[in-house]
Amino acid sequence: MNLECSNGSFYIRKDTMTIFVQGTVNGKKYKRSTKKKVSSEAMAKAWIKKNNHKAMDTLLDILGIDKDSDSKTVSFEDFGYRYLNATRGKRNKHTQEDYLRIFRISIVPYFNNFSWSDFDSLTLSEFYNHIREQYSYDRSKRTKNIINNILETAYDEELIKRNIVRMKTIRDHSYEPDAPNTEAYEVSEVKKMLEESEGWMKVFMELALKYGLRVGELMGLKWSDFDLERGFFKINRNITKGEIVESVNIKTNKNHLREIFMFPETIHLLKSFKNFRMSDEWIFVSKDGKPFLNSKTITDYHFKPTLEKIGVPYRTVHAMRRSYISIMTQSEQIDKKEIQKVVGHAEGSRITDKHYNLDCLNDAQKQNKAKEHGKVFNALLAIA
DNA sequence: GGTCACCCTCTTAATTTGGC
DNA sequence: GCCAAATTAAGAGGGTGACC
Repeated sequence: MNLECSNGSFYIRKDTMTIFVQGTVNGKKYKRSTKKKVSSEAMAKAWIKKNNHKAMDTLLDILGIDKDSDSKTVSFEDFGYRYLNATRGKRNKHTQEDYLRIFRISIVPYFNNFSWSDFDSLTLSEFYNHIREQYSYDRSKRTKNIINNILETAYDEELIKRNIVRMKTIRDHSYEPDAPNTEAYEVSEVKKMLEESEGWMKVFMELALKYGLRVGELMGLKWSDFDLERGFFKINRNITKGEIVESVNIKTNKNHLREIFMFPETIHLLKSFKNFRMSDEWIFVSKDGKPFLNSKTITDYHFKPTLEKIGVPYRTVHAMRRSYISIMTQSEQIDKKEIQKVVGHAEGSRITDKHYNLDCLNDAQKQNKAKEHGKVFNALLAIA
């Protein structure tokens, strides 16, 4: 790690008749008092002429930077930002912003006065605990990953002598997960939503509930994605946080690009909706004829009011996707691979069970299911 | 109604770990 | 050495509040 210094020089401040030194260190300009008083300008000029070659050394002394020691040349804060910026290529814009925010808000203040030699495994462990007291499991883990990556890179760059992240205390550390907090709409609620909603909300709910689309996928639907004669549509893009991204350009762990065949009643609904369409291009548009850019708009001004009207408690828009998958996985007749194909999970993914096998049946439905199980069981007994 | 910024949480594929 | 579970790393959804 090189120390970059330039333009070191002395100058006099006439108001206090004190000699100051200025210069640039690692791209940052500094002006510091040498605390040397002079009685006249002429005297100051003579002193400066004699000592000017030492200006940068003087400045480094005042700043407390040892130019012979690599370890003090880059601060933890500067190095952290450099690391996050240098590795930004593998993240999307929003993730990168989030990482920078976590570093700025949670990590930098805690290690504010640290030099590299102050880091050890116990301090780091203590930091993990400190974070967990304020944040969820998820955010704590994210914060931990960020600081670990920075410290490991600092070790690779020989800024710190020991690889703290690989030490026992750190390797053994893990957070206790929060209880999952995910809900789905119950079958009776789903039925109500499909039957009692009106206008474009009916189409929105139909597509969300019967095909498990994500909010961003719904907002990005265009009429050209649908082939109503052949009965299918394609998910060609996603809209998140104000940005429209075509599926082919998405380098993501969410599989957007896929083709979905529709039930006959959905085709019928879409055909009649097309006659009253608000835009020739987009399926769902705000009042100015443009697609919704933020799911929050739909949630607050359209989705929540619709639910209130039909008497269904709000459980987020995404809960419609959960409901779809949960209902479908209740049926043994439907191959899980088929469900995964429709919702865009990877084939064989355990996610389908882990996050979506939620309890969405009422007692009568459960009793019915048990009855079906009983039939199969007894049929097998009869063969034996 | 609508966007946007900020912050936090949930979802998901890929990779690593560890138990047998 | 295999396979399932745990971890990692990232994308996306959601709540709040300011502003237009």
